Amino acid sequence: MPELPEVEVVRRGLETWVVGRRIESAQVLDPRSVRRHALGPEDFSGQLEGAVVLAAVRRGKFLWLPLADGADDGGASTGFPRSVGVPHTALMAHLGMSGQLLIEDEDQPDEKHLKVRLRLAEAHGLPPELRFVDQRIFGGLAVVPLVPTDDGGPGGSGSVLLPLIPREAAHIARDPLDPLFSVEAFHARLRGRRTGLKRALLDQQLVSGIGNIYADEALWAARLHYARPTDTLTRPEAARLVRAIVEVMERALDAGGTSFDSLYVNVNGASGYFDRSLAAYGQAGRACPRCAAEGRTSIIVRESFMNRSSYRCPHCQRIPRNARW
DNA sequence: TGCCGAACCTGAAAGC
DNA sequence: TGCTTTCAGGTTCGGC
Repeated sequence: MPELPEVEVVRRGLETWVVGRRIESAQVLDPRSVRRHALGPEDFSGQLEGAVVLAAVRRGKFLWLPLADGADDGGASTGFPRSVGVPHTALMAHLGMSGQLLIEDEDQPDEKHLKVRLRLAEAHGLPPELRFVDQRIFGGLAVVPLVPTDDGGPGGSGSVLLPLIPREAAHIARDPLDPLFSVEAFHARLRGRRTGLKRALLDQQLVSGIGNIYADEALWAARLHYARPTDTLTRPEAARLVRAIVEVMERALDAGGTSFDSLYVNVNGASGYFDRSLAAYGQAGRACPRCAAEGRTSIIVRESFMNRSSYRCPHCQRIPRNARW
């Protein structure tokens, strides 16, 4: 499924293939995929037609394309080319569980779960269609207003140095790959909560971009139990956890990058490329690789937690006192 | 106000 | 073989 590294791969693909191009038309094949667009599918299409894509920006798993309508209102102070004006809106995308954004030629057959088709202006022989495909419909697209932020701007990958962010993503905290992410602020927010560590990691308002897989992998790498009370976490433990999150995400990003195809902005949801690197997630019944390396035998267990599956090593990640389930 | 669980959704896999 | 049930999980929203 698309996690932060996959979303970053998509963003880089959009930056290469879509930025600078004009949207000629937008066709909504399933209105459920634009349900976050409050004014409905027709308004969604109308707002996109004629707009120019200025950039591809990401924070956590939210991705957005700032748009210009072509009017020149003297945007030199914004850092954008004068010819395309100031962005007031953006095409925001969340891939949910199964979303894909694909750059394709028009003669490619429609995917079974094709939900939205954008027709792009011809440009140097680049494929003319940007397609949103989503099997489970947890993801979606919307044209949303950009609003100022008081935390230094988007900061995340693809930031265009404007203190603007989609209104619908303004509540999302920075992700650990964000250059402006602060371990001190993260630790302070953790200490201010009275919940378990994994619950906190999955809370996008505390830290964004972490899903079930990376939560389990990072907790394993940091030797922390998912039910550890957040208000007992020390500053060194928080730093160790952040290092673990960054390390596992960067490894996944490297692996995702290798699967990138020049014809596609490819998020196929396949866990295969990263499966080989997983130490805990999905490894129930297998030996803990760290314990094995240290001459012990400990078997990864699967436990039900938060209506999800959680995986941990019973030796490396022991149940804490005052565990918060 | 903060925390927590249900709901949304579809296809694959497992069970019968 | 075919039907039913279970499972997967990111985000939002309502209840406590």
